[in-house]
Amino acid sequence: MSNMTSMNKSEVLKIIGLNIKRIRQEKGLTQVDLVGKIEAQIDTTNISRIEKGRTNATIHTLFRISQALEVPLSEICKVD
Amino acid sequence: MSNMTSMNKSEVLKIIGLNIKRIRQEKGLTQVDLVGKIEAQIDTTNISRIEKGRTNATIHTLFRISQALEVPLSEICKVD
DNA sequence: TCTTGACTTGTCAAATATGACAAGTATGAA
DNA sequence: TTCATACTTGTCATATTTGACAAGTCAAGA
Repeated sequence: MSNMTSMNKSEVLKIIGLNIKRIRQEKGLTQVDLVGKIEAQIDTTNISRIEKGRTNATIHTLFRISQALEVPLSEICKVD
Repeated sequence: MSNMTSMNKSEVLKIIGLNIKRIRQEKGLTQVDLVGKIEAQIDTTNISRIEKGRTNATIHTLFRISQALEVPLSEICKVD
């Protein structure tokens, strides 16, 4: 038995999604702008789903987003 | 045209894997210890693959690992 | 109203992460 | 050598991410 009151999956994904959305908007970028800055192909569909916390993105996808946003990956991953 | 000399996928995964391995060993934990501390089921197979950079883990998996290691998720995600 | 831009959501196929199990490697101790 | 521990790797089935496209919602203007 533990007294852990940790965040669940859905909460983590939502926070990370909001991090991305906040940073993107602070930079004055639309989702289309963002995917335009990403080297490999990516879709606004996926950006939207990640920002909404509807998908459990892989770290490489988040890394590519962090590069397009010009922030460290760790910035996007701040959930605590 | 850009002058980006960004890390590729393989490099990112390797760095994150080494972060996890380093932190785990600093805490004196084996992979078996680590999975024992994770709430939901996870396998040492997956821990090993992530630590070796052989798999592109989802953020939720990394989050669960960060909880077991008692470090912020962002600590694991430091690649820059 | 109509249009445009920004975003969301549904569906699909393909790729791959995950958990599970088995088997293999490596190291160190007895 | 033998054994135990720790870790790696292969394979499998299942689930889900991803990229792509279409269609839908919503708000702001003309």
